[in-house]
Amino acid sequence: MSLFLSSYENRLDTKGRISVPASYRASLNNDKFAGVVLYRSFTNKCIEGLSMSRMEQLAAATDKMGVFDNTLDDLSAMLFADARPLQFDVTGRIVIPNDLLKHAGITDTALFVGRGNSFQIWNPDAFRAAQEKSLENLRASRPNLII
Amino acid sequence: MSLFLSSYENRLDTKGRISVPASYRASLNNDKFAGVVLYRSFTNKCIEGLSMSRMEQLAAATDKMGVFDNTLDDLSAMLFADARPLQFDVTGRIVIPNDLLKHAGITDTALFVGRGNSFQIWNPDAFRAAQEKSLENLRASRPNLII
DNA sequence: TGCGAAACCATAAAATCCCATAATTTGATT
DNA sequence: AATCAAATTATGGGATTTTATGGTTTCGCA
Repeated sequence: MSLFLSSYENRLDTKGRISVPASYRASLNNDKFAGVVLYRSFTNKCIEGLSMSRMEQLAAATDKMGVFDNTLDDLSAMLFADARPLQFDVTGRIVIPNDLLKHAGITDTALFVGRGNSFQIWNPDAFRAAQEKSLENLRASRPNLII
Repeated sequence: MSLFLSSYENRLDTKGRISVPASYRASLNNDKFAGVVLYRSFTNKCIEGLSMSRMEQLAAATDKMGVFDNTLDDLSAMLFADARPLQFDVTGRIVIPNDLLKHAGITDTALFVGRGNSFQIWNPDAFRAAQEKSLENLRASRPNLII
């Protein structure tokens, strides 16, 4: 599986469609399902994105663990219930469900942010603000690390 | 797609028919049996749903284990006795048996909840309450994991 | 012949397909 | 390094198909 790297700012059209960055699509196109899996981030005002094959890995893992580990079961249950599988159209676009857009505060422009094995979708301004804040936190807690 | 993901709220009509979400039907339509297998959840006030092929997989697994594990044997026996195979009509609807509806407290609206390799059917309000509760449990047991 | 179940038909809203075009990247050649 | 051609990518909008839902008719059978 290749990685999700770099950031891309794309626009939503009047129908709510948005192009998934071409370089991401390479990581997302497996033979079974050409598309993404999105869900509300539990921790940030953004959308999390995964490949379907990663989702299947999770299902296989919880299948084995679930019987013994209730916490994991609850957690994965929540994830599956929340996960939105979205197939690409011919040109590589998806329609992000309204509640996800609302949660992330996205209206007409969205920022795809690579995170290695996953990615996030942000309101561009919100992302920059969050970035700034986490930089501050870093400076506060580890003054020698940065600058 | 082979996984049951996301959640869908559908209505029962006057005859008790309800559409199984289209994305679930893809996972349920194998050549042998176009439909679902439902049974009362042992742990929650909801209905559990599986594909017929998953049911067969389960049968194969308990076949091997049953001889050595009485609890598992009892459990699977109960499951098979309780299980209801329900075929789709042309438009992808089923009629959920009354005792199952009663057990889940479903009257006019039902929530299909993806669970990866299976799914559940809930009274929408009951589900939200249960979800809130399991979120509390998660927070209590793993405060760093979520929020 | 009467009743419940199943098959059949209809429709509005939503999702998807299809084609077109603008913008961007790649790469090829000088 | 510069320029232009070719391929890829992002975006736009109309046409078509699915989907969820409702109603009507037919069938099996007691």
